[in-house]
Amino acid sequence: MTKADARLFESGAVSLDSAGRAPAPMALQKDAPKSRIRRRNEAKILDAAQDVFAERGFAGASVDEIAARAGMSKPNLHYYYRRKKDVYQAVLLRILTIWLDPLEELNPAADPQSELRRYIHLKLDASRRHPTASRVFATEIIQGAPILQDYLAGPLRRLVARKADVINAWIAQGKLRPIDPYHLIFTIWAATQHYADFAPQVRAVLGIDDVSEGVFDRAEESLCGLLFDGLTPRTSEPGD
Amino acid sequence: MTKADARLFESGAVSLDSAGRAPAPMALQKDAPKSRIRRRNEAKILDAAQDVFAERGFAGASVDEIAARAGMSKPNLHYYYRRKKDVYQAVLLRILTIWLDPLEELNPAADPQSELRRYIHLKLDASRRHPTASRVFATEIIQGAPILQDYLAGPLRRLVARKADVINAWIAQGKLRPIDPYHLIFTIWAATQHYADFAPQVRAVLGIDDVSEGVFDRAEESLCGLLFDGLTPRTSEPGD
DNA sequence: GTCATTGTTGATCAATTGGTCAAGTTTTGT
DNA sequence: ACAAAACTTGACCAATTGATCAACAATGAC
Repeated sequence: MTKADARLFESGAVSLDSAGRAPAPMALQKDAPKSRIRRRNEAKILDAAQDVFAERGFAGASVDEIAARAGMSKPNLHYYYRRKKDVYQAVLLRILTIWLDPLEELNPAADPQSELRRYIHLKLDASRRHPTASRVFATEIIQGAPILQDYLAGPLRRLVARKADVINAWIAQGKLRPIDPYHLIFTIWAATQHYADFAPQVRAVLGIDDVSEGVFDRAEESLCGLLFDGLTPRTSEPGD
Repeated sequence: MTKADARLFESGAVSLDSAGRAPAPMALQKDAPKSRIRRRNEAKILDAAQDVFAERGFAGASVDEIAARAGMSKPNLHYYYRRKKDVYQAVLLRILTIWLDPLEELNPAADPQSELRRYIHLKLDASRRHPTASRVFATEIIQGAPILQDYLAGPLRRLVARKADVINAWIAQGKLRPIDPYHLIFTIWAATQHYADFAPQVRAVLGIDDVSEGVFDRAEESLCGLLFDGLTPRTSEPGD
């Protein structure tokens, strides 16, 4: 990472909307009717960039490698995204929708057990289907969320607050044991993302070559059993 | 990250023992009676390096910055550690003991409830006291565990297998509900490390300025309540 | 004290990096 | 067909990087 990169990051408060897309039609960027070629190439760049950022982090990812994996030259990549940081922001922006959507769907009117089970399923499915997206997101947060801090403190915080209310309502109705809804959500996030982010550790500990479907199925079964029924046996009274 | 760095990493199988410490007495490296100065400077380097690696990852960490934070010149740092990779390995090696120890202590003869509770407390305490260590470890795993893969597949896998046996024995004795011990351990790992690794997200969602003691206390209480007693209320029969 | 060992650093190097530019080629609207 | 817009790239640049080296300073055993 160059000193300049570091400075850009420290300055915080980077708008995710003002995508640093390069030239563009220059005159008409409001509606921006993106050409077919542009759409295809931006997608190829973001796909390649997501892989490289996941493997090496922002600083370790080189524009050259991203361009190569996207099948184009470096200057051509810079034609679509002026700076490496712009590519990174675009990748993160794309990831956010994948990450946000499942929680959004938690329905207060439905049965909490099936709603939470569905949420856990969706999050595990996201980890299974988008492991590199999960890793890019995780690395961004671990390194202080220089780009996403506004998103975390704004939209995400409000969303979680709303869903915490839903969980608290379920508790008030006697449908759930009283627990802190925030820490419940943290636990679900952590446990589900673990299978994408820490895949090498999961593989090594389980002694398998890849985290296949079966592992995710068992993970879902175990996690749901754990969260809903707990570890304490039902038929035993607490001894001494 | 330079191409050379990438190659070193890809070659895998890096012994953590053969610490790439620089010159050393040259003649007598077997017992290596490390001078006071050497011990003090190596510690300063590893402390500084752990912070920088946690903030920027391996590739983003510059030797210059590590040296500056350690209060010495870059050539002086290289006197103690020949290559950046050697510093990184030494940092990881130091972290491993912090990470390994708590699980080691799980005592099969004792009550599973109190043993698991103690384990969760120790892991949360490690996250609270060594957040940067947690982040360096997490980033290493997320990026494919290039250095730690042998440790994960060897010592860690064996340790977890032993402790899974302990948990299975508890289950066989009817002291725990039947769950997959591996996924239980994964869940505990994920949930406890979350408060160190994803601290910016936790802070933002909770709307607080730092993850203080109180948060860890509530996290421990919530997590233990969740894992032991689950979400399902005890006094309600499962309706349709 | 003395001198070999250990510790320290400014100056420097080669490699890689993010990013630019001018000069091209292709696509598109008409 | 043809011009304007969109797209593409080899060559290049300045900055930063990890690492080395020769020269110098401090330490410690005797």
